[in-house]
This record gives sequence, structure tokens and C-alpha cells, in this order.
Amino acid sequence: MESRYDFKVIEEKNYKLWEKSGFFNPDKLPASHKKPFTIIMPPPNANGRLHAGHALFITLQDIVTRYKRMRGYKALWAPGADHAGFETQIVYEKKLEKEGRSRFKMTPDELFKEIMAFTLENKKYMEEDVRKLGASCDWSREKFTLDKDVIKETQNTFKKMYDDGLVYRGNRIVNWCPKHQTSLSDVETESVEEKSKLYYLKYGPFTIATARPETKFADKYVVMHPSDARYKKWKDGDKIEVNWLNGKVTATIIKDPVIDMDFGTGVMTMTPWHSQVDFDIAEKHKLDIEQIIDWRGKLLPIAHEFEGMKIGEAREKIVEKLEKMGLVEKIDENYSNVLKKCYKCLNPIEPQVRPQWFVKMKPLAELAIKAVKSGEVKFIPENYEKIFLYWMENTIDWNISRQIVWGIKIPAKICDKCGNGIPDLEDKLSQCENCSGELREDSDTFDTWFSSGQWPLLVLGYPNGKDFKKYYPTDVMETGHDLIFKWVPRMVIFGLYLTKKVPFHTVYLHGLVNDAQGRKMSKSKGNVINPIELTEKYGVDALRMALIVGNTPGTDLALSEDKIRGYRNFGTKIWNIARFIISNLKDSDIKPKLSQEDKKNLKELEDVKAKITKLIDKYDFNQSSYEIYHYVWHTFADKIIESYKPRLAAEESAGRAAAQETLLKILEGSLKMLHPFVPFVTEEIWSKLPDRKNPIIIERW
RNA sequence: GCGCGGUUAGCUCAGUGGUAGAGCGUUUCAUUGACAUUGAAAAGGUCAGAAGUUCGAUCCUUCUACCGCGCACCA
Repeated sequence: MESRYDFKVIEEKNYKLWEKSGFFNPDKLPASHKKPFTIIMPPPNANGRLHAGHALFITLQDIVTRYKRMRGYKALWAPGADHAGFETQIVYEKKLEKEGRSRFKMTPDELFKEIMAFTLENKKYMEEDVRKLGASCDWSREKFTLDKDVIKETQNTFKKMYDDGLVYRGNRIVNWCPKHQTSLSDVETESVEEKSKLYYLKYGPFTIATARPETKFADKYVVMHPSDARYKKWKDGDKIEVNWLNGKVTATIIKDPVIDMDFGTGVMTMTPWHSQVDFDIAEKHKLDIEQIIDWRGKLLPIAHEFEGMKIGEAREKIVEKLEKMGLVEKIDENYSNVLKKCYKCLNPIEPQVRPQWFVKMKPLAELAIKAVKSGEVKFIPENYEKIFLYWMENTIDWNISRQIVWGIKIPAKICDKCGNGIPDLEDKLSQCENCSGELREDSDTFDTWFSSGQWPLLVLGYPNGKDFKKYYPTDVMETGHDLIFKWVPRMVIFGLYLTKKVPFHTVYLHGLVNDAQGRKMSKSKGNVINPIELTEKYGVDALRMALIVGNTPGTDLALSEDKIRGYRNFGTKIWNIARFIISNLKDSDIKPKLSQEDKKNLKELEDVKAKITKLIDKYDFNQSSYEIYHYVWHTFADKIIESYKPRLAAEESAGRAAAQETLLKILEGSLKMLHPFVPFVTEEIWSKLPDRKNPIIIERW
């Protein structure tokens, strides 16, 4: 055996050995592996290389998969690659920008083809990285989120939901990103608290408070609480004449309990086209709505002299005008409000009314709530159950249309005459059934989460695939805690809606991987750790241990190079334990006679194994890795081996043979327990032990 | 504002109703022997603060403070 553990050579060699063995594919496991155990890999974004967070989830899922495989399960870990709609399109747009091009100057087809080529090129590197980290996933089942069957089934689901009344076309207020020229769902926005000014403006006999004077040109409704005593002389529906930005306006009084009497003056005017609250009120009272700001974030002709101005610069100028008109009562400078921003570019979202496809969430959310409350789906850590339920109990309808090309086309026809939208999977319809207007193809694509939400089903070939029957429902969904809203609920919902079964019974959520000081990694801070570079320096096994030990579910992890170095030493330790024992193998025909000490040590090995088994079954990787680490280093190496040295050095005897045999047995047992955590070094040592029939990857735990 | 989490060794973090743990760092000694070292040992903690439950609280309960994070239709 080489005196040094040369991980670079060994990692490559053994990953090839595993791939060649076919054991990543559950169908090729020995027949004794009967009961399926399934994990669906959250598909990494195909447009780039893996980051530290990926390394963590690959390690976690690989540990479970290897463990279950060794426990005799028909273990399936199905990998994937995500086209990552909006994300990838943005990456590509930046690339175009650098080249002095723009997506708005390309046809959708051209753009789609270019992004496809770009993504497929990068996908290879992503897959290379996944392999590098030792993932024992079944590559023969890999799915790409834009595979033909994935597209087809996603579109079928859309049609089915439409037929079931769960998808509708609505002219509703959506989150509009003026930079990216697309609508976004609620989870694709970030709420940022900002200091701004609150303007108190005179509106006829009232004073209204607003943070956005630039939207107020067309305001012609005044809203107040029905039981506000200050305004009881006005009745719902009363008309008043008001001198306003564009001259005289006839305003209508609206009484609605949505108004907070304690905020401002308890009176507001409304801009339904650009505010969620206002839109809701307008819908309720069937009021007129009018667009003030265009899709690029500039004022429309209704703003008269301000037409064409960006809203940011228009605000102060409009306030100046209001001041000249004597309409500004006061300005509160210390107002802080919450602004929604595009989660990618952080530009403010402009709420806009736009015809879009929506999913009716309430009945679907109820399915998910029931499944979680009845314990069909469990969360690790448990407190995420509360978060999940809170989210499900407060859903709003989900906008699934995106105005980008990089995604799955919405298979529908639109009638511009009456606003009707109809799913059309076979591209057959040409005339509107309502108004006989001409239909055009919907140019929008689905929100990525609409297809990702069906991922466990799609990977397994829902509805008729063999795998679907065999491996669905899956066992555990392991993903980042940041996806508790974006992804997990949608998978539960689609699973229940389409199959009446939960897609997985356990959700394991890991935290973020931060830098050594616990700060979030970011390019601007320059503290991004590249996992592949680390594996080249310290080996994959070392990185895996560093990501697992001391890391509890749901909690962020600080990853330092020192820690990885520590576990690199652990690998060296394992290697040297093996070297020592292999150089002290049984070398005579004398029948071994186990001493009390031998029996005690073998019993301890069994006890440790039982403990670790219990811990892994609970998905407690922190404790289990900690236990195995301490057993191997501080019990096996420091105590047991040390105490056996005199016996090994002694004359040939039954006692010496027993010492040799006992040490080998403990080594074998330890290697098996170590294998899920540090697969490479254990596989290599295993191959060097006498009389190996199988690689350790399919040895029985 | 509401919700969730955290506060434990110099740093990063585990953990438990009954003498407080790891990795890295620090100090001392031993050692080239399976060990790109390793082994033995040491220093270092009112387990954020207060009150309560308990024979006993770092752990359970309540409150407070500070730090994170998430959510939010007070315009």
C-alpha cells in the first residue's frame, strides 16, 4: 500500500469504477435489493458551475443514498439539470449586453436557440462537478427541465388545471419589473424597507397621505373607513368637485373597512392600476381603473407636461407643481415604507395590471395543509412546518405567465378583442368562442416553478412511466431552506393534485454555506469559496466531512479552510490505520482464540454501529458523522490499535492471530460506517483488503 | 408590525433536566514508530440578563436585551 493517500488519483479511479459497476442504477443492483428508496435531486442550474451550497446538498443526499444502498434498498437518486428560466435568461442578457447586443433586438426564436446552446454547453461542466463530488446518482435517469416529455407533461397539467377551474386568465395586478420587462410572482420579489417621504396633500375637503404623488394624476375616488366619525357627513357614493393636478375632477366617495383610520388622515385616493390595495378596492366596488405608468416605468400622456419622464425624477417636479397649486399641506420626512423589488436586479417593482394566467391557490393550498397537518409530510427541522403552514394559509393567486422566451411555452391562444384565453395543446384553435375574434398564440412562458413544482413526477415519467409506478412517492426531499416557499409547497401541491399522493414524506432543509466568519458568500465581497478548488487541495472526502460535521439542518454553516484541513488529516488517519492493519494481517494457520478484550472491542463496534444507524435513520448527519469520526480516531486508532501492538509483536500464537483477526474486523466495520461520508478513501482501502468480492458501495451495512 | 431562529471556549459551532463538548488556535511534554505527523496533557466558559417550575435548569416556562432571517395591502 502506498504510504501516502493520493486522493486525486483515487477519486477519479473509484468514481469510474462505480459508474462502470452500474450500481448507481437501482435496477442493476443485486436482486436482494428490493424495497425502493428514492431521492430526487434538486436540479442544479445548468448555466454554471457548482457553488458551496451545491456541494453541501450533494454530500447530504449522497450520504443518504449510499447508506440506504448499503442497507439493502433499491436506492435511486435521480439527477437533473435546471434550465432555470428567468435566472439563465438574465445571465444570458448580461452576456449579450457585454457584446453590445440586446434581447429586444432579437426574435424570440433566435434568442431561445442561443440560450439553449449556451445552457447545454455549460450543463456539461455542472455535471462534471456533481461527479467530482462523488454523487452516486443514476445518470441514466438524468432529466433536463426542457426535455420534450417534461414540456409536454407540464403543458398537459396546465390544460388539466384549466379544465378543473384552477387556472384562469385574468386582468389583474402583477409584479412588473420595468428592467426585465416581465411579471414576477410574489416569491420573486424582495421587500425592502426604505426611508421615504410621506406627502400630505389637499384633495378637495380632505387631506390625503401618499408616498407616491407621481401616480396620482387620475385619482378620482376618495376612500375612508365607514365608521370613521371624522368623515361621517360624507356617504358612500357622494360626488364632490376637486381641484387636482390636471384641473377640476369629479371625485366619488368610497367607504371601505380596509382603510386604517390611524394611518395618515384616514383618507386616501386610489391608483388601482399601480397598487395592490387600491386594485382590490377597485375590484370590490367595480371602479374605473387607468394606467398612469408605462411598461418601462415612464409616465403616460395623462401626466400632461410630465409625460415620458421616469417616475423617479418626476416625483419632485410633481410635488413642486402641487406646492405651487397650494395643495401640499405637509411632508413627513421620517416615513419608512416597504418597497418591493425585483429579486434579481433590485429595481423597484412597478405594480401593473396585465392579462395573465393565474393559478387559483386556495383549494390547492388546502390539500397541502391537510397533508402536513396529518403528518403525511414531515419537516426537518420541525419548525419549518409552522412556516410552511403560515405560508399556505396566506396564499394569493399565483401568476404563472412570464414575458421571457427561455422557458416552457404556455400552450394557449389569446383573443385580444375580448381578452379571452384558451389552452390549445394541439394548436387547433383560431377563432374565439366568445366573440369570434381572431386568436393569436400566447407568447408567454411558464414561471419556472410551475414545471419545477412537478419535478418529482416529471423525473419519474408521470403519468405512465415504469419508474413512476415503482419509485413514486419518493422518500425525502432535501433542499435549501430558502426554497421552503418557492419550491416545496408547489411540489406538495402538484403531487397531491395530480396523484392524490404526497410526492415525499420527509422534507430535509439545509442552511446556507457561509464563509469562515459566517458571512454570506458574494462576488462583491470576494469571499466566494469554490468547492471544486477545495477538493483539489484537500480531497473530496475532506470537504464532505467539513460540510457535515457540526452542521445542523436549517442552520447556516461557516466553512473554513482550517476545518477542511482538519478532515483531510482524518482521511490520512484512516489511510494509515488501514496500512498498519494490512501490514499485520493474519500470517499463520494458527486458529485464532478471541480474548475477552477482543470480544469487548467487537461488541463496542456493534454498539457504535447501532448508534450511528439510529442517527442516520433520523437524518442526523451532524451527530452520526461526529460519532464515527470519534470512534475511528480516538477509540479505534488511539486506544484499540495501541493496546494491540504488543500482541502483534509477540510470537506466533492463537492470541496473536486473534488480535490480527479482530483488528481486521473492526477495520471492515469502520470502513462500512465511514463509506457514506467519505466514499473515496473507504472504497480504495476496501479494495486492498484480502478476499473482496464486492466494492464497498454495495457491501451490507 | 407579525413570525421564526440565535446568544455556549480566543474564532466557527455542536450538545444535554444531574461534573460543560468538537474543530481550528494557544501552552507543555513525548515521538520519526501505521500517521504530509501523531500521542499524552494543560489553560480557557456565572452556557446573554432576570424571574419562575424542579431536589436539581445551560436545557422547560415567562419576560427583557441584542443579533440574524423571513413575512407584511398603513396608502
